[in-house]
Amino acid sequence: MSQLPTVLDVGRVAGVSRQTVSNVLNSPQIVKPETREKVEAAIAQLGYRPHASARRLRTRKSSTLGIRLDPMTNGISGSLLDRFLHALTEQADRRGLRVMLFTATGPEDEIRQFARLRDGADVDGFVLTATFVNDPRTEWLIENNVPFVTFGRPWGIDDMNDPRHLWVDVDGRSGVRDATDHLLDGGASHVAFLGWPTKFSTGDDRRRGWRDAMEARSGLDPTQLDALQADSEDDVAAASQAIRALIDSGVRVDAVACASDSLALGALLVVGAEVPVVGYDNTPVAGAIGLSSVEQPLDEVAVGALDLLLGDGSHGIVGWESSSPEQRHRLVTPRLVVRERSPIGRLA
Amino acid sequence: MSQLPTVLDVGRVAGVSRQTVSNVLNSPQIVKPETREKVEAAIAQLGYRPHASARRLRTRKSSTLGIRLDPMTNGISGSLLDRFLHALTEQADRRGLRVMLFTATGPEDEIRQFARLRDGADVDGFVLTATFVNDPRTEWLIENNVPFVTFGRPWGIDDMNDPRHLWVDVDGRSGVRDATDHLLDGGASHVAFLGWPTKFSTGDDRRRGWRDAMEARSGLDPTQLDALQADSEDDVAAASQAIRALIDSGVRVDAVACASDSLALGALLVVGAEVPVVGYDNTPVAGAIGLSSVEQPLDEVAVGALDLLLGDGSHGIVGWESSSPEQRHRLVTPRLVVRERSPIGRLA
DNA sequence: CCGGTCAATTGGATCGATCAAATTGTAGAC
DNA sequence: GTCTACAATTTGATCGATCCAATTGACCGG
Repeated sequence: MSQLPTVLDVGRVAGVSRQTVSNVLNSPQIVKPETREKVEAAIAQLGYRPHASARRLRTRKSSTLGIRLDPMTNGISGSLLDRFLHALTEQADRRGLRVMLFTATGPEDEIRQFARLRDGADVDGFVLTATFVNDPRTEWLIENNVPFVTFGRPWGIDDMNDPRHLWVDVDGRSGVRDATDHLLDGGASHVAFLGWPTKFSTGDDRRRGWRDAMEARSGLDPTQLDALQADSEDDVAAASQAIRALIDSGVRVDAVACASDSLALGALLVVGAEVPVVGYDNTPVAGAIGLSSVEQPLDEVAVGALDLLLGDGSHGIVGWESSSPEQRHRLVTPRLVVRERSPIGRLA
Repeated sequence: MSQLPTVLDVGRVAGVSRQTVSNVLNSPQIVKPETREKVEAAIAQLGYRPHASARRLRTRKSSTLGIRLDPMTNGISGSLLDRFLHALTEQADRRGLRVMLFTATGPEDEIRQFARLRDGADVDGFVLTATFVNDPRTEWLIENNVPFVTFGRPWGIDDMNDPRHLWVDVDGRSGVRDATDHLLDGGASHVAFLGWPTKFSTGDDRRRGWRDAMEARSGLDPTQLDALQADSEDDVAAASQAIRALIDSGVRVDAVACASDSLALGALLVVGAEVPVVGYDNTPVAGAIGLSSVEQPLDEVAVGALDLLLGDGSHGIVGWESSSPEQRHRLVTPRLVVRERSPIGRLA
């Protein structure tokens, strides 16, 4: 096993200087086509590949994104992160970027990791996945001028339009509206909503989608709609309990739209086959048991995240300053996946 | 925002040369304690962090592991990879290593990625997750002397003991044996096994575990045992079909041990509440529906993988050559998670 | 008091690439 | 024919760390 070839070796073979080789790789347009071909031939012949670390040292760019692997995603929707990671890695690869993982025990620890990875020039920027109100992480990143993009809107009122905070999100409101419409189309009029108790956040956004559809088409008044809602933690057993309580209270329930597949599964176990249920996230479980569900287009999210982070694409990961003012966030539309009535339902 | 401090700056503040600073970081034992303290104080004062790329350029080590994010893991067990990734990243971090992701469209493409990442000095070694018989990837890695470890035994007869192939695996046989024993303990005698049709591989290993337990305790003869087996692809509907066919054939089935949670869910939907079922992988679904399942200790797998890859730990990622002959593979024992009878069962 | 040994520290060279400035070549204007 | 402008390419310096050989200083035996 001999030494790996360097720009110098390639230059020697092609009969040009090392810098010209470098130019062929980084600014092909300034090299004469004829020369470029010679160099490219030499690169192919030698199997040359640029040494990433050397390049990073000089350019002070790592072409690498950091993303935290969240331990808390181990719910039924855990595989979402999996799919997002895959989409992100694939899209990043297409743009010549790499994805590096890290873990952290909490927000403060995560900030320490940001500093460590940034100072070590390991990564140029970050992708955050689970943001919350007044997130100290985004504040730190903004203050320290570290490029980042979040998957998920900043739910604080001020933050939402902060130009320094790039974000991509899925329009859950629209997704649940579609789901509810689908249930109304199926002949139901009393479509219940099973959501999470949190405020100002994802859960409320999805609830609004249900409300939109119901107000427009169900013919029920606000009081009746209020009575058709149930809240529960994102847990199957808790969901079952919540939906049972709703039904026991005497409210008529023709169908159920849910804020997650976990909740949907919990509902399904209670309401049985006659009552259609729609979930959210389209997790493998939904596919397995034949549950209709709203699918988040994670590929589009990944594409959006990288588009925002790369700005015009010519200078690598630069963050918000390079993006045009209109292109600092992106809302992608989810898609309802309709399935046959679930086998679980049939069993009941 | 000023320049980040370098070894030179630290040395200046501590009143020593840059090399001494480097020594404090890399070979503390050769530095006089008194000096070391001064340097450490300077490091803390300046908030110095070594520049990873510069170090890598000089040492020709990246301290980074590559792992492929497999698109095919999007089954019901998809979250397994998630959990493994998390465990691996955490353990790697503890040893000063980073984890970088990549994707590939197939084995040949993956080999191209190996070459690219290795030549670019992006990673020092790889962790492979889904190995198969006569895997061209492990052959390439061995030939090219790239350190790697696989999660999963090489199932080819010769490969299994190849000293150049480091591997960690979970003892599925033992796991399913425990699961079967548990079912036998519960009073069942005719415990069926629902597995995959593949040969020489994970599925067969698990099947053997069932057979071990049944031969020892069920009192059934080999012919009866053969009749208690069903095979199916790893899919809920297919599993339901397979188990139904088994029951329809007139065989008595007291309980079912399965090679995966997907299969278990499929079985559960058919056999209902009276018949206990045990799955494998302890996926979130199992937790959600109250299914007993065999849990793979992914933390231990991650620890094992890194132990093997790092050898004695003093020279970074070195691969098989540095490992002691006895420490070239590791088999970790899974643990049965027993749960209350599932709500799905109750519904039936 | 000298030479030898060893621990502790230092300065020069280097890893492989890119940046910035200098150089060469080529064409067009006057 | 000279001079300017610009395109194409080359050379010198540099990024921040570590390797390696050289140096300093303390201690000991003779």
